[in-house]
Amino acid sequence: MSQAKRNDSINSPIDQRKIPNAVVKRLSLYSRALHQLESERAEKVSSTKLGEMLGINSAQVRKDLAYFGQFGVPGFGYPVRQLRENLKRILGTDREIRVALVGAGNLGRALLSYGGFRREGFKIECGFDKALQETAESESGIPIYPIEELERRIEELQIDFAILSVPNEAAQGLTDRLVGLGVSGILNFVPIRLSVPDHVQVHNVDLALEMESLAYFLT
Amino acid sequence: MSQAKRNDSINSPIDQRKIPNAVVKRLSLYSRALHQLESERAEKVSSTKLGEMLGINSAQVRKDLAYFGQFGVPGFGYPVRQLRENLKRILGTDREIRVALVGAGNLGRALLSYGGFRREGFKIECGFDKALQETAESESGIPIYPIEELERRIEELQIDFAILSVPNEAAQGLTDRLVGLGVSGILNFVPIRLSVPDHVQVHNVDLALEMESLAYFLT
DNA sequence: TAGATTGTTAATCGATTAACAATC
DNA sequence: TAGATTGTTAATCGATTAACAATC
Repeated sequence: MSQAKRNDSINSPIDQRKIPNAVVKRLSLYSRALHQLESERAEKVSSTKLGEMLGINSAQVRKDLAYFGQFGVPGFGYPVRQLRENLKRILGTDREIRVALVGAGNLGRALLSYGGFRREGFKIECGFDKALQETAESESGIPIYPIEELERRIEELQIDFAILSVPNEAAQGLTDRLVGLGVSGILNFVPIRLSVPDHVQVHNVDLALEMESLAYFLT
Repeated sequence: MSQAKRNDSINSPIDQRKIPNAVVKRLSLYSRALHQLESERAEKVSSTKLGEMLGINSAQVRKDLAYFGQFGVPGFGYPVRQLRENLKRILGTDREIRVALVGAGNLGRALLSYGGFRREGFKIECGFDKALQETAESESGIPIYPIEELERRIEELQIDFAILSVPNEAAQGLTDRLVGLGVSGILNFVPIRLSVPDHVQVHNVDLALEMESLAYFLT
């Protein structure tokens, strides 16, 4: 499942602590805040400032970062640019990550054109859809292939991750195919639990669930 | 919240236990699993079975449900239909909830047509977009109004919730307007922290963050 | 009654926060 | 040196799980 064995260059050799998933998510938040600070020409930032920007306790900021090394300078804070570089490397987003989208329905096609992924270094190479007889194209010019070409294209394009937005019934079967092709991460928009081998990560985005649990607090 | 009180205790505000957000999210999961069981004509389900369907410990299932009352029968399990009805009522989704979407860009327009919300009893009444001079329409026939009509339409349609998918810079300002109009829940797709009064709930859906934290586990 | 399963308490596990010596 | 802020330990808080008497 979630393992912490990462680049030895970052952790000290002995340090094989398991990093909680919550920490990893915050890493990504820090990276984004740092990006903003960079654009504001800030050279340093304290854990207090960074925490305030994100609504996170400063002790937690320090602790999270300390999992991965000593990035800060006592009495000074953290060097903005350097810290962000480190975080990107730790997260593995210091290089382009190739993504395929499976299921180009309404939501799928929107995700193909969604700018937020690209901004963080993800490149959506192509989409797949069952309904297609021949190759189509998204609004933003990304090719959408018939699902029959899944195997061929995924290998050809060396896809790392998949975004899954297909009907419930099709989700597990397609997941199995994707996993078989070496896809190691799945951003899953289908509201069912996917079975995957331990080395594959699935993050679920359950829009209806978010909405419904919001309703609980309606006055 | 008002649903949190137990029947054996004196009705005082102090008595109301605070329900953890994690519990509320699971309630929604239970509701969906129950829906599936109903369609399979199951009349009862045990905490063990329900837990297995969702990857949740059975003790947790029982504890979550017990927050809200005694729904189960020892030696038997939980009556499917009845439990689901109770959960929908507790969640507040036993009636139609009216939603407006603010920001009909790529993602926004897809959410307008996304079936998952409707399935849980949410009705997206309309969308708003800044770029429009006059009323347009989504693929699925939902009207999209120029942002100038926000005040008028939200009040007219008695909107409960908003889905926010606008550029970062516009998010806080529009949030303030929505809150001023009595919107009490926001499903926020904008990757910034929104300030809202205590009585307003915000759930953040951060797609880029989900993707980036996925990358951490790439082998 | 025998078997099953709840509701609940107690034990465990994990995550957050406070505090502070070490450091620049 | 004086002031600021880190990294880290200890304390707290909260959430999950195990266990079991009560109940059908």
